[in-house]
Amino acid sequence: MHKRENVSMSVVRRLPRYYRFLHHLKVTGVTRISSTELSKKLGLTASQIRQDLNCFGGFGQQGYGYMVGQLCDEICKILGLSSGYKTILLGAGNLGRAIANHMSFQAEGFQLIGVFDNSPDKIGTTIGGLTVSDVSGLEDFCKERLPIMAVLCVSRSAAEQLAKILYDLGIRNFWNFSHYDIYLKYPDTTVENVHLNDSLMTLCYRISNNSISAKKEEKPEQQISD
Amino acid sequence: MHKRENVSMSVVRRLPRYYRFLHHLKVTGVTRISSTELSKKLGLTASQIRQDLNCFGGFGQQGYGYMVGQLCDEICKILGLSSGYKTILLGAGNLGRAIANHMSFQAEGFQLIGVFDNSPDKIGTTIGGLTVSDVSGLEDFCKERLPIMAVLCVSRSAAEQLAKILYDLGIRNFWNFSHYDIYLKYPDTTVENVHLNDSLMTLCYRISNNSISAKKEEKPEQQISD
DNA sequence: TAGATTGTTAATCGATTAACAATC
DNA sequence: TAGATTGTTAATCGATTAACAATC
Repeated sequence: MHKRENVSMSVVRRLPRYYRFLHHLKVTGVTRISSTELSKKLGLTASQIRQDLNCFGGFGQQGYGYMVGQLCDEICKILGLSSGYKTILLGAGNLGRAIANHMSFQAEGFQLIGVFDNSPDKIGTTIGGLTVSDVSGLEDFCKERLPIMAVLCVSRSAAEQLAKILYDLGIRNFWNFSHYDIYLKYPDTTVENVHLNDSLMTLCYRISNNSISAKKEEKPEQQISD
Repeated sequence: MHKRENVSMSVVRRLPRYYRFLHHLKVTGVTRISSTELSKKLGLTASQIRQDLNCFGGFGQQGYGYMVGQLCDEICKILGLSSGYKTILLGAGNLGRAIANHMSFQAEGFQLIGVFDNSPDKIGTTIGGLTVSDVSGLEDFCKERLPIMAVLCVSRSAAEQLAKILYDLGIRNFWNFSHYDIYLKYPDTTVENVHLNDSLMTLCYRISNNSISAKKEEKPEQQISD
């Protein structure tokens, strides 16, 4: 694992797909794969795959290809999937519940250690194996447990308030499902936004303007389950 | 509204943000805005905004800027947000519930007309104002009501089975939250994938490799609530 | 009119693809 | 060895940014 500098987000966003696909192959018992085979299954070019992987190191062998297990492990390391970053989730609505379950059964580098809400309906219920706490206990909790990441499954206005509190408590990483733009206010944070509305509106555009051009622009976003 | 050919996905994916932001301005009572002002608020260049908008028409006035209300309406039309495409949702788990509520209060071009699940726990419950039906009634329902879009909030294997059924029933548009790759099998479909796992793994990478380069690559993805 | 800001063309930048020497 | 496939450099393509004439 050499280089690792100036890796563009275009490359980084393809890594999870590589990982997932390789993991699937590994489980299936495939031990070896060439960039060409991989490219066909992923709908990318072999060239791109080799370029991408070589941002991180030379994991293949000329004339042979890549060892599936080894490459999968390398990407796992690159992504930092065994980091177990301590994480809290704010907002125990349907989305929060879905995310909490999702995160608990997908060991993807994070460890959910607390869930908070301000609604009496939700406080005390269990989600993702954790009891929902009153948001009034957030500060003490953070000072004691020192989470480094927060998932925001709350409204825009709640997100705005919470971002300030969490930032002041030292949290710099956010998985943000709200419309509030954390990054604008706090440029030294790492924010991954999930904008469901945008995705849906984009789909609406694509359906409404169902021209060949619109369709062919979109790369097939292939996925393999893990 | 002229041109509308060869509009790249890069442009299309920015439209929802423009729309949301302009809508917010409109509500706030702002009537006029220049590309420069807009660019500052969105973290884009003025040039890019003008380029993007001019894919669809010349909506501005030299020396003046853009009329917020008019531009907002135009983008609304471009996106097709009043289409009310008849939509069904498959999978009434937490994610399905969250999505159903989301879609019902966001009039974003779709009209949810049915929700299906195969679990006796869920059948008969209400989500997003609709009663969850047994998936055994899916075929009859589709033949009668003719939905054109399906939201898949189910597991990979269920998605694989359902995609076939839905495709055979004539559905060609999917909002896909599963890992199953519909587009690979059915290339004449329009699929918008939401890959929560990928998003989370990308965040894990960014935290693990928290270099300046990794951070600056990512454009601030600013959002404004609507 | 003068100032401002668009629409659009040209220049730059970055990402993808092609090609091929290195080498297993 | 011969065949295959990588790692990497060069060429191409597309998207973003800069510049400026048009014009409100």
